[in-house]
Amino acid sequence: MIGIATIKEIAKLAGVSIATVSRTLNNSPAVSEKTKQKVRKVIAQTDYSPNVLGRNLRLNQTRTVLVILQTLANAFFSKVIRGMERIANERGYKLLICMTNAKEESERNYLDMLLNRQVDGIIFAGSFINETNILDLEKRFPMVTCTGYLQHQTMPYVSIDDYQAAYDAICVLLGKGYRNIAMLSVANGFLSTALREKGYLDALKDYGISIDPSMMIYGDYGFTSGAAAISALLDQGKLPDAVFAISDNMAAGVLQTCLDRGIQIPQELGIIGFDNNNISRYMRPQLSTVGQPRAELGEVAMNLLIDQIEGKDIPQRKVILPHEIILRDSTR
Amino acid sequence: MIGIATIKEIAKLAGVSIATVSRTLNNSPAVSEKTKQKVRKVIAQTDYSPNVLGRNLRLNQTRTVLVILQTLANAFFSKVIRGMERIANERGYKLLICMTNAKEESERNYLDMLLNRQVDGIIFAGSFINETNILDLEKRFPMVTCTGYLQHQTMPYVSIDDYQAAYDAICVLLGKGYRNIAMLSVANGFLSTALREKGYLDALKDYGISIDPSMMIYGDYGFTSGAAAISALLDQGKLPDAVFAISDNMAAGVLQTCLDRGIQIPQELGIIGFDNNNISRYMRPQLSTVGQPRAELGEVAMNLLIDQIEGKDIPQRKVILPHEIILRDSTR
DNA sequence: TTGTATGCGTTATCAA
DNA sequence: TTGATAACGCATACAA
Repeated sequence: MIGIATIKEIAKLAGVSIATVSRTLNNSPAVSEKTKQKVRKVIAQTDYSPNVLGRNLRLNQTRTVLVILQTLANAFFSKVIRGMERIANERGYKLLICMTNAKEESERNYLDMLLNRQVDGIIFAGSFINETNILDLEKRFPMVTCTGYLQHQTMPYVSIDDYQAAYDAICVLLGKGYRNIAMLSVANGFLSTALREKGYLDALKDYGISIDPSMMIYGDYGFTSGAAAISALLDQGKLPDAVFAISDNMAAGVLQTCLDRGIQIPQELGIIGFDNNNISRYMRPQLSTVGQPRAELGEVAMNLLIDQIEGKDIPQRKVILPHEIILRDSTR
Repeated sequence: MIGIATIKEIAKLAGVSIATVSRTLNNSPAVSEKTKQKVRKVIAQTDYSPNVLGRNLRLNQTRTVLVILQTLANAFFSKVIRGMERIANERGYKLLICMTNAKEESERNYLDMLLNRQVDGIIFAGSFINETNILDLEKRFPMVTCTGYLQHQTMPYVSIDDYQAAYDAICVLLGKGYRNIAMLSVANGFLSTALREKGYLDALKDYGISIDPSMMIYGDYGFTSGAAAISALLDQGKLPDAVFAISDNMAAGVLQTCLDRGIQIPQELGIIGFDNNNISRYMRPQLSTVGQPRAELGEVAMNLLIDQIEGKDIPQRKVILPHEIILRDSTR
């Protein structure tokens, strides 16, 4: 009853060979129903559960996939992961999550799980840290990036068109009459960030507005950093008439800071965020934002990964999903 | 260079036995420095990485622990998990996270990783679903609950004193002159919830205030549910002069709904939340709340777990950490 | 339909 | 100091 038996003990108790027990466990048709019953009875009595380590070692697969996150604190990814989980369940895989806290050593550590065949594949949710590690691994193991990717990576990815999303957001602001638009970005070197910055610059340029470099400010995706960045700008006596932030949290920081300083939103300052996180609906006025199809991003990523694991053809290795400009009350 | 070698191939290349390679890998003193160098050179050249499956099978351990979460969407746990991770790293364990979405089947699924010896131990962050499963397992495997627990569980846990925390929060409100205090709870059957409700009731009773059952309202920890619950109450024509919510998200929902309806916070209605999540500082007015030592909760839980795994004595199996009443602007 | 025996990649015991 | 070899728990080719 207590203590975990092995296949050997079950075999002895049931009076059959371990091969027969193994076949029963895998429901092989090559075992008579009678024998199966006998074995199953013993299994039930003894509360036996097969050691997956042994099985994995033998089969060289785990039916487990790992999602690597930089931080759990980003609400954006919780819905993405829900999408991944749905597909993983459907296709018979377990989903494990780990976080690196943006530490390279930690990333390397979890990457090892792939080398060690503790998981069958990995999805990067967001960007990764050490490019060389990954570019080496991606040739040999099933890997997918979801939402962040490198310029020359060969592994499949799924993302929105970050350039176009930013371009569209700025066009909306321009269309509403805002002319002196600041961008609140993150100095992280991610391609997605670079693309959003380029979208911002190109939209202004295409509209014939000259770029003021001091209007490009930086945070770390967080509320506090957004608040600090806009404060610094205002303290310099510079007042843009709109801010495009690449995360809703930063946009919310801008919003509260401006309200605290008595700046009217959206009359004096328009704000548009990114991600359509919950916080964008909690704020007053509610934040306009750029929405991403979060669940679908996760679903596509997981399907790409499992297809790879199972050796299926992946015709479409680079998937771009549509974004959405969501207008609420922080833009006039 | 490409393809993952095995210990056998390394042995052949280095011209030694697999035993020597294994010893080198584990840095055994019983290998001459010269031989070690030779083996290490081959390992470096071939980019070999030991198969952990084989090692785990042999050692019957994984040096990996699993944290079971109901949802990733709860910001509260992200800091708790940071604490866990710190300790896990320190003590040489990998930390994996999974989520059940409150589905029993999914919980069972991940619990199996323990039976299958894919992980050495499990921490429940928050409450679990199927008690009988767990009460059976906790006798045989290293397990710890962090923040949620059952009345008669034998496995170690770490938590704040939910009863006292709620009692204290209500006393603060009473001290500020609020008399008609509603409680916004969750109908989930968790012991932590029951204790918070009892704390609320006892504090009122001890103060000589009679209980109005209609002032006990329910949500699901989320912002929207808090907004809906207070709306329903107000629509009935009932206006409490304070609300004690057992999550900051619900408290924030109450706050915004009341502001939208033109109710003055904190003059007409005081609000106190629970958890000291980021959102409590993002709102205006900022939310008063009950703070928990999140990182420490995670650290203690992880230490309890690893002590168990390593067969160390655990003198203190039930750890209660101090809470903190944080007063901001949503209470007068 | 069942059993025997081998191997998956390690570590550890025992000899040499 | 090193090597041969037996486990660890399982799945499967081959024999019976």
